[in-house]
Amino acid sequence: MLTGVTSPAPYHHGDLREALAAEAFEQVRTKGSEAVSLRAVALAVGVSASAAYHHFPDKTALMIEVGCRGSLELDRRTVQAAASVRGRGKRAALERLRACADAYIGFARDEPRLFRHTFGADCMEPFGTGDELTKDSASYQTLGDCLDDLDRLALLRPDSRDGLDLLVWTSVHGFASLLIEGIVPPEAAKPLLATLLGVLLESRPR
Amino acid sequence: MLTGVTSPAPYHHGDLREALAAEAFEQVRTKGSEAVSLRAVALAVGVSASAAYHHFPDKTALMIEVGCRGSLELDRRTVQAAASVRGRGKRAALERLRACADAYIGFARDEPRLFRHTFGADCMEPFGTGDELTKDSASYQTLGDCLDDLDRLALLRPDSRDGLDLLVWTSVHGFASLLIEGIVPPEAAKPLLATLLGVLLESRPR
DNA sequence: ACTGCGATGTTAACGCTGTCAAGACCCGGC
DNA sequence: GCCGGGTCTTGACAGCGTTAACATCGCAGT
Repeated sequence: MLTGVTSPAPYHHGDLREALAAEAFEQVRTKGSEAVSLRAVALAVGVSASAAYHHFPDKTALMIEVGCRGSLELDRRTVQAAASVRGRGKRAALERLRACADAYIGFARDEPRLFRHTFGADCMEPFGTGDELTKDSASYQTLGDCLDDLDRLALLRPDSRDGLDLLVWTSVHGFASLLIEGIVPPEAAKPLLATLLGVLLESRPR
Repeated sequence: MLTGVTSPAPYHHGDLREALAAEAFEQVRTKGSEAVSLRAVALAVGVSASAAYHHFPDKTALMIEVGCRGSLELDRRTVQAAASVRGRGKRAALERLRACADAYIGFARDEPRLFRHTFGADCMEPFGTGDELTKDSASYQTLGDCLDDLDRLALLRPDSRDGLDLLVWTSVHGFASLLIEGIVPPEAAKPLLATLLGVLLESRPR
């Protein structure tokens, strides 16, 4: 038993703030944000409910922290998906955009409760009108890069580049939103992306 | 005082179920679904909390009823917006689609809390995988009609009709969703619709 | 090295919530 | 005329977020 060496347990708890956030994240991911109570999170971490108030002003702040982590996870997935498609050719550019959108939708499919919470009321309202969040998010940046590549390769319809970022994003995000509520089936993702690409490109893909 | 004549007050309350649903609808619309309590709704109607359980199995059922009414209101707005644009010409067909989308987004802008609740977790999960709701909704039907008109008038790119319903819907719904969370600004609606139409049509509009 | 202080944790309590069981009320049908 | 069933009330329960008062721990300053 060398726990004394490996884990010095430096403080009362170590890093309670992190532990609470991680546990809350996990509970939101598995049970949905509505079903998560501050007391249950604190209990799971092995601490009394009111201890949380030394690290978060209220429950909403804890949930916002969870939302931020969800947002980061979404960014991570989309950026990695885009980066995983190598090459500078037309084929690669097309595939990169598709992979990007797939990752976004895949996140919603795999973690619907987390996705719902991440884009839910509590998480977003605090940030003013929010243009910052929009343009600053790595997902949005990556999407823009993909479209720039397509444009550079003259795959897009001429002079149609403006506004495509928003169009693609809303479409993908809208599909993801409808997907997690069961309003559209998961199988509809592929045709949707096909239609989207078909409509963006100068000539039919493939 | 001829209240005895004008309002027979046929029952204990009259129609408590309707009164509860209407009050809940109003409270969700103004305060957001998270801030609505069954007790407060019952109290506002002038009845004890447990009286509600004779008309709804639980709070969720009441909230689902509110969601259905929100859905109907959205349908009403889009259908009416489409119907208000008369004419069979190309211009009218274009304007009809735009009015349709505008109404959808306008609903989200005017009643964000109601919109959020209507497409929220509690309201939609009960309906299985939900293809029924999709195709049966008047909004979706109207959107399809608009696109059919555009296709009939040969305004769309050739052989591109397939899947456009879903594309337009996801795009408009996605924009509305991002709008109510403050992630995109309301002014972005017009450019978004311009981009969308530009990408759908064979030649540039106007 | 001791002390005091602030950060971190505890328990206890408040008012609120959704929900249920038991009883009171009141109308329509025998 | 009465009685049965649908309607509503009161009362209670456990659980929630949040606060106040108190305990504990370890670092900073002398």
